[in-house]
Amino acid sequence: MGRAPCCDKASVKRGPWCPEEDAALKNYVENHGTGGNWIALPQRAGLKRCGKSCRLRWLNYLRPGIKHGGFSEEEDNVICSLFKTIGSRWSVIASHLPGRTDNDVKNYWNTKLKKKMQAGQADVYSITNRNDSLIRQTPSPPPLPRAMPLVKSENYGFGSFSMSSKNYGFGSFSMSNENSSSSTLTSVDAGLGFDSSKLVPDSGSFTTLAHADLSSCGGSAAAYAFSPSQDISAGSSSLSTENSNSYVSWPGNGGGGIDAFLMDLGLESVDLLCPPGGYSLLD
DNA sequence: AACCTAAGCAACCGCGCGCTG
DNA sequence: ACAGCGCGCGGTTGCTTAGGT
Repeated sequence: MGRAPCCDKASVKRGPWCPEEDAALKNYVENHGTGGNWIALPQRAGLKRCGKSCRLRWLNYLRPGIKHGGFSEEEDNVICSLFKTIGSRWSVIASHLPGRTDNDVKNYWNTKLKKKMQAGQADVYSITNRNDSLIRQTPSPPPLPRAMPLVKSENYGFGSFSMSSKNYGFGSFSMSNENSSSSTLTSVDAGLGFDSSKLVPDSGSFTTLAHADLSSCGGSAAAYAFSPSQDISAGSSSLSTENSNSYVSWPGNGGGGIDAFLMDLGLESVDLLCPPGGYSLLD
């Protein structure tokens, strides 16, 4: 048995919207809101349109603050990075780009970026495995499970930093900016039960998966994957990025969650750095 | 100028999920 | 616990426009 249609297709108008319809929808939503019911909205607004069509038109075109076209290099990078990390979850990707819609991002990807990325794939993915098997060499990690909480519409530029109790699939993580008036990330509470100062390079017990240059806010961050046998007890620690050798660290298995975490950190360029010998914890 | 093809984009479709009664 | 409903999402379609022959 098929699903019941959301509206009577014979009695609703389809195809491109005319300016009068746009004006009617815009006027209605601005004056009355959606009322939490898109299905009933077209009738109330005097439109012979399907509610879903109205919603789409509003979200993708009429909503204030929508940007069309003219994607910047920076936006390209964000889209590519997130696509690598979470796949075709356009709404999530769009939430990282103010003024962009999922449809816009999707279209841009399908028409431009996909080709651009394929052309430059050798450059993007030519990562050499310098130490162990944790470093990925393929461009398509499995997408995150749908149930995983994702961060939406948050500004992780370090000027206005906030993050709390995120579950990235490799352990929970919380952090906060204690000095919100400055552009410096002042405190990171990793909540992982070890002190970054105890991280020392040595025998390869750790592998650095990523490094981010936060020089603009006086520090840097690196991401580590611990070997599966590494036992980190629960607890908390505070890491500072006010000097250039501070680290953001967590136990994990090198899965896609780490990438999602990095993206939420606002790390635009993720290098794969693996210091010779790796790192280990001191007692 | 006319035709053809590819690219770009708006809109539609159908499914999954969450909420509610 | 279950069914119905509406919303949101990703995939796909089809129209329009630009560029080439």
